[in-house]
Amino acid sequence: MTRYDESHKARTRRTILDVATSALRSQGIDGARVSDVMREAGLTHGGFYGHFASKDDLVADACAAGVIAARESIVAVASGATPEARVQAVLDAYLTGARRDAAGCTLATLGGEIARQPRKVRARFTRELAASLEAIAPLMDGMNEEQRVDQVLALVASMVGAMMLSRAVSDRALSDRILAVGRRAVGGAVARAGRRN
Amino acid sequence: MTRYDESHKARTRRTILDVATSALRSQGIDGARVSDVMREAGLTHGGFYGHFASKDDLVADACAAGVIAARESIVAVASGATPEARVQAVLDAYLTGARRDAAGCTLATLGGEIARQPRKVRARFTRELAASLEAIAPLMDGMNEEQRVDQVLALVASMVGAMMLSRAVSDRALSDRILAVGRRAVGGAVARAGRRN
DNA sequence: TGTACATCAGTGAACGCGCGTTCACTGATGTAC
DNA sequence: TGTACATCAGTGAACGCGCGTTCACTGATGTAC
Repeated sequence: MTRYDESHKARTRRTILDVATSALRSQGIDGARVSDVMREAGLTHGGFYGHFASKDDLVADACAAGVIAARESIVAVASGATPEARVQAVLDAYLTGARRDAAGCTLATLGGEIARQPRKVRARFTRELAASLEAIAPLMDGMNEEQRVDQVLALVASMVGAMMLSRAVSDRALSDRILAVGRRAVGGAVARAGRRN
Repeated sequence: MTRYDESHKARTRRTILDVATSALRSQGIDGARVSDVMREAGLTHGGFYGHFASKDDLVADACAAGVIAARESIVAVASGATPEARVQAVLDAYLTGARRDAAGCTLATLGGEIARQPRKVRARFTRELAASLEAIAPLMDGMNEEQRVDQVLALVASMVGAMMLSRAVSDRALSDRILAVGRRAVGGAVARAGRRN
């Protein structure tokens, strides 16, 4: 009954999604074109609608995929460090010139645009962000779950803000300085988020 | 020789710029249309090019105007508080639900998009941001100018990140929580930025 | 004071372009016998 | 094993739409006499 290999279509869809996640980060939601994404995935633009109902649908999936990737990366880095060194390890791994130049991180690149997306996109994004808080919180050193989630929020907000600013600025020295300050300073915010409540 | 009042054209231009600054924040750079801005300014779209060379030109001016407005507002709030209470006063004035809902702050709304703008827009933005650092730094409590600028960078990056995240999220409770954590936690980052260097 | 005039801020129809989306089709795949 | 066939992932020309931009013009303004 099934003609092509069962996983064939799923794999193609995954390829499109991966290309799109990266294209959206570097070109923005309006700047990333369906036809470009399909070409880079080795297909023609007409085939897109066999995999996604609309560009919005793709954007929702790509934002979710971006948040999931970020979460996994943070959990991996934090897990590999001693409890006291975790926050600093995440900061050092994230706030780098290489990541800035590679247009990494969905939150820092698309955060502002997600706020203007249709309800469906924002809801999808929010669900994945909430799941990320739950996944990362156990690695924090706060006394209770509430404090640990607050610590993750402080950490993420500061990292994302520093990364976004360092990208927007066209002066290289200032950009590097923003990242350096972020790596050095954010720990203080995280510590405070985990202290009083 | 001069027909209309000397300041007539300058005032019209200023009106367009003010409308645009606000429209760009709430709709985004691609989402804000020249024709909508002109209509809201009480004019027709054709007249736009008598005031600006292109939409990019408007975007550059609007981003600069947004940063200047933010700087003035921060300086005013900080100046009105005692030295020890300044950072907290800025946080409390900025990270509010009202500001989030009003689509305030050029940095939090357009930061990600500015990173993808033409060199000219980014350079203009960077110049105004650098001027803002200089204007705000004297109000910080670091030992020297370098530390005080670092404190401003830590403060701005964290505020902007928290505001952007709180806007992107569609869950009201989570959004409020992000702002609350920001108001409470960021001071720690600023303190650390002003301590070691 | 009144009239003819030059200026130029603003008008609005028209343009080209590129986007997301549709749809009739093609041709590679695995199945049936 | 070989041949006819049904499926359906992917193709690519075509579409409608809305954007930024242009340009010939209009008409309110202040000036000259």
